[in-house]
Amino acid sequence: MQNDGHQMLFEAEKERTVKVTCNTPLKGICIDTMATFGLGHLIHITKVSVKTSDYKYLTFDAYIPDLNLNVGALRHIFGDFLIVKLHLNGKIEDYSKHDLKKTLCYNLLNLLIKKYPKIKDSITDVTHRNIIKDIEGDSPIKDSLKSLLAVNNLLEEELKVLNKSTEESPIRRNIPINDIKKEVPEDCDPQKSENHNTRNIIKTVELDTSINNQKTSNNKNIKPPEVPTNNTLFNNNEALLEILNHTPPPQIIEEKPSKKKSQSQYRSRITFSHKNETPFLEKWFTLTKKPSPIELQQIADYLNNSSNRPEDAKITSQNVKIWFKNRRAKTNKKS
DNA sequence: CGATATCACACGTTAATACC
DNA sequence: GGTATTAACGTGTGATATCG
Repeated sequence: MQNDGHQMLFEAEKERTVKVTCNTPLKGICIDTMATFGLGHLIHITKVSVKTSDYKYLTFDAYIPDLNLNVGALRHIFGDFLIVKLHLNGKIEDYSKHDLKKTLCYNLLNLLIKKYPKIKDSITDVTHRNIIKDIEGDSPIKDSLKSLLAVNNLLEEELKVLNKSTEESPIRRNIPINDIKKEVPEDCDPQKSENHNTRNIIKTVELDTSINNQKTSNNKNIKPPEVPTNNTLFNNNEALLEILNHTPPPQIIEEKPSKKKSQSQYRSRITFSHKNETPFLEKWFTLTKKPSPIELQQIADYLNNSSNRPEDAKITSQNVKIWFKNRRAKTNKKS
C-alpha cells in the first residue's frame, strides 16, 4: 500500500497455499488473503496482478481485469502455478470517500433525469426503473454504486439514440454524461486538484466497474464522474446542481459529411504490441483456435489492463475475434 | 568529404472489411 | 466462419540537404 507520493506505507508478503477447484473464483482467494490483513472490505479497489511461472510473457504489471475469473480459466494462461500480487494505492482513511463518489453519481443521474425525462422511457429493465424511481423520489441513496453506474450507462445509450433521432433534441450533442465534468469551473476541476489521493480512489473504483463485468459494447469509455476535492462544495447537493445547471451548454459541433471520408471510408485499426500482446494472443492460439465469446472478452480485458492504452484505443472483443480469424487464415495459408 | 538528419517511396505484415 | 481484398502501419532503403 502506497500513498500519493508512492511512499510505501504498508507492504506485506504472505504465502498461502489454497486448495482450489477449477471453478474457484480468483476473487474468493483474494478476499480471503486480504482478510488476513484486515483489508477484506477493500477488495473492490484492489488491483490484482499475476506472475507467470516462466516470466516470458507476463509480469507483475499484468493485471487481471475480472476477478470473477475462475482458476480453471487462468490455468490455461498461466499454467499450474499462480503467483498473485495485490495492489492498493492510497491511505486507508481515504477510501471512505467512496461514498462521496457515489453521491456525485447519484446527483448527476438525478439532474439528468429531471432535465431530460424522456431518456428513461425506453428503459425496460425493472431493476433499473426502480433505481430511477428512487432517484426521482429524492430518496436516500440505497442503491449500490454498481447499480448507479449501470443506469448511467443505459442513460448514455439513450442519450445517443435521442441525439440521432431528433434534431430538436434538448440535448445539444452526443456528449458522454461524465464529460459534464469538463464544463465544471476551473477551480472545481479535479484534474487541477492537488489531492492525488482522491485520484487514486477514482482509479480503483473504475477498476471496480470492470470487475463487475457489466460492460456493454459502448460503455468502455464511460468513466464514473471524478470526485472534486472541494468537499464542502460537493457535500452540498444544491451547490453541485447550481454549478451544473449554470454550465453553458456545449457547442453543437455538426460533423459535416466529409467528401474524402465518404469516398474512402477511413479505416482505423488498432495495433497489437509485438512485445506483450501478440505473444499473449499467440499463447492463447496454441490453446484454442476459436475462443468463446466470454474468452474473447476476457482476453480483451486482460490486454487492456496489462497496458496503458488510451481510452479511444482500447481493445474490444471484436478486435480479438478478428485477430483469431486472421490468425487462422494465416495458418491455413501456410499449410 | 564524411556524418547525420530528413524525406519519400516500396514493400511486407496484418487488422478490418466485403462477400460467400 | 472462411476467403479474398483493402488499407493502415512499420521497416528498410536511397536520395537529398545540412553541418562541422
